[in-house]
Amino acid sequence: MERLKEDFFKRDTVWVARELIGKLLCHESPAGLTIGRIVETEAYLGKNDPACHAARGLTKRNAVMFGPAGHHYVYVSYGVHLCYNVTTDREELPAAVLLRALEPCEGIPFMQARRGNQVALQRLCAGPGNLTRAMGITMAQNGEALAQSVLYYQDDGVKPPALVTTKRIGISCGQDLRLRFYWQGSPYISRK
DNA sequence: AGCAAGATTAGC
DNA sequence: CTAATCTTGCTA
Repeated sequence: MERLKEDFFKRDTVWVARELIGKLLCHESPAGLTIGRIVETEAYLGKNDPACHAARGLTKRNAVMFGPAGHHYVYVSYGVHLCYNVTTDREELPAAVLLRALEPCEGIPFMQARRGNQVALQRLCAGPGNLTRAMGITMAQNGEALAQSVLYYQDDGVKPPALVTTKRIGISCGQDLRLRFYWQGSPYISRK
């Protein structure tokens, strides 16, 4: 199975956010290989999207979004959690897709070790903060290009039966935009 | 320099 | 419902 190439991410951000549902996120961490199937994403559309970090201009934190597509954008949320995004769209458009939930596929013991053994399988990678923790994603990945990263995507041909489109979660502006997508009926998404 | 807010989560 | 906890950007 081949890695998804950076060209995949150079397209329209909403297209990437929808198309990523069903793809595999793989991490060859020092602990071992962990793989999850993407079941929930959100699109952040650059300067004209008030909820996007890039809307208020270039900063040290959001600089990766102003670069080319197909790079990892990791940031600290609420000073406590990490959120993982992949940059998208044309170079001049600072946009990204946030990964919000995965169905654990491989390396589940590693995920449980990182999250705590008591956590139910359905909650292991449910929510952006939980996803980064279970997968072992750190700030070290921020700014890395997909091609040279231990963190990458694969397509095994599996597709969701249907997609659900809703408003994004946890934002205070741009609430009306329906830019959250998830695998219909998946028990692994962050919320119902 | 000080302060409020934020793409969250676990626990009381 | 609230604490935890840190970066950014606004105000003085």
